[in-house]
Amino acid sequence: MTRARPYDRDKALDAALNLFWQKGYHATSLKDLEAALAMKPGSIYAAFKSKESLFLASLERYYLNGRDQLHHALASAPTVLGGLAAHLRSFGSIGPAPDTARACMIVKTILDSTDAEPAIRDRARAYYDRMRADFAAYYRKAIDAGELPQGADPDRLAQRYQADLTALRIEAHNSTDPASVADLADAMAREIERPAADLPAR
Amino acid sequence: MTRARPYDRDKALDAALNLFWQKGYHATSLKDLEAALAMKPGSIYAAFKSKESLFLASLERYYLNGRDQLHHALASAPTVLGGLAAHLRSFGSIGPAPDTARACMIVKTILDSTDAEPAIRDRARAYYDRMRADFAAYYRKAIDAGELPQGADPDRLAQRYQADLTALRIEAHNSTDPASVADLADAMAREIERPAADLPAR
DNA sequence: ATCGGATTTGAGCGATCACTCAATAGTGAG
DNA sequence: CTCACTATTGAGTGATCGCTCAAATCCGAT
Repeated sequence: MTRARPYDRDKALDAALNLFWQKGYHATSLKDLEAALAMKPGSIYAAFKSKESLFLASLERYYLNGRDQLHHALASAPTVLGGLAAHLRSFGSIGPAPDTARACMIVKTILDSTDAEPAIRDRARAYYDRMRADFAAYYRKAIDAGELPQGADPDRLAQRYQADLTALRIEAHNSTDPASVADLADAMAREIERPAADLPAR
Repeated sequence: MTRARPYDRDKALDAALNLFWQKGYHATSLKDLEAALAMKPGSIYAAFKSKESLFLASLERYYLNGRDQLHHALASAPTVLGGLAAHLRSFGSIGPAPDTARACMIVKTILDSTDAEPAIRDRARAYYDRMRADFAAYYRKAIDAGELPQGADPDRLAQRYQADLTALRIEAHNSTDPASVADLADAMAREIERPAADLPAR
């Protein structure tokens, strides 16, 4: 190698991630990316193969960030259910700024992607499923720890948890009243924490 | 007037609605619309002013259809809460076909729209708010009818109902297992029907 | 049967899309 | 200091975008 890279790949990826997250794949043009990454088209294509490729890299980064957040929330919580509740609540106490209150990029991508971009749709679906699997694993842990009855169905609980999380983040995206979002998060979190009288096995 | 319209405006709007619902505003091209409506570009622009205008007309149609469904579900239910629960359940018992199992077009539009199309974003938000107002009105009715305690907060209940509905429809959109979607719908519906021990006023 | 006028047509508009590549600039090895 | 080599540049590619409009078409009134 004879010439160092004058750009920071991580920073460029972050910029792309933010842009794609905000505007979505279809509405983001190369012009937008050129401006956000401060790179000319040729450089973008040298560093990341294509717009689609760059999007997939951004999506992976987004997924990994979210995964880290989840694991951190659960590592620093006394109980599993408490950790899941705290994670949920963290999305309710978010400012109304467009940079912080945003719907899940993976869900946005799933809803926005078409048959014309199967790679994107499939990857987003895969991340969505992996998120759910992570939730299910934690619920299994909660059952083993005695926080939930032996008969509880971790997959069903994970499905519901993911549904709540998705809905909460969309509400945060739409709402102009942060307090009402926080209340919704709290209501959902309380349902998760209490030993669930009527959420047994299927 | 000297020449009758050879096309059916309602059918054309339905075709546009289906296309926009499936692919979203950005991913739907005029070419796609020409094929779906069986109209040449000139005719489309004579009948509907622009792509954006056609989208807004489709979105309104979608909203009105959904509104009708809600009112019908509640008119033919013995109790208000039973009607709301039934309406929710109806989105859980939907085939896996891409034509029937689809996320709410209004939510999709909100998540997909950017600052570049403020009219679309604002209209979608307005419909979203009107839906919520409808839910709140029914909850108020349920409180008046004694189905819920006097102190219950109809706005908070409506927010939660809308969140559940949104999440359920996204789950229906994603899931490959209809039974699990039906179960999720049922779990949500049961929470709505039971007199809610811990959902009082704020 | 004829014709006036509304409707439909579709080639083609400028703009923008994602993307390419020959030319340029800059770096580290010798 | 020089050169070999690679990263960067940005004008320009063909394709497609949303959209227009002069011409063709067709209906209903007379």
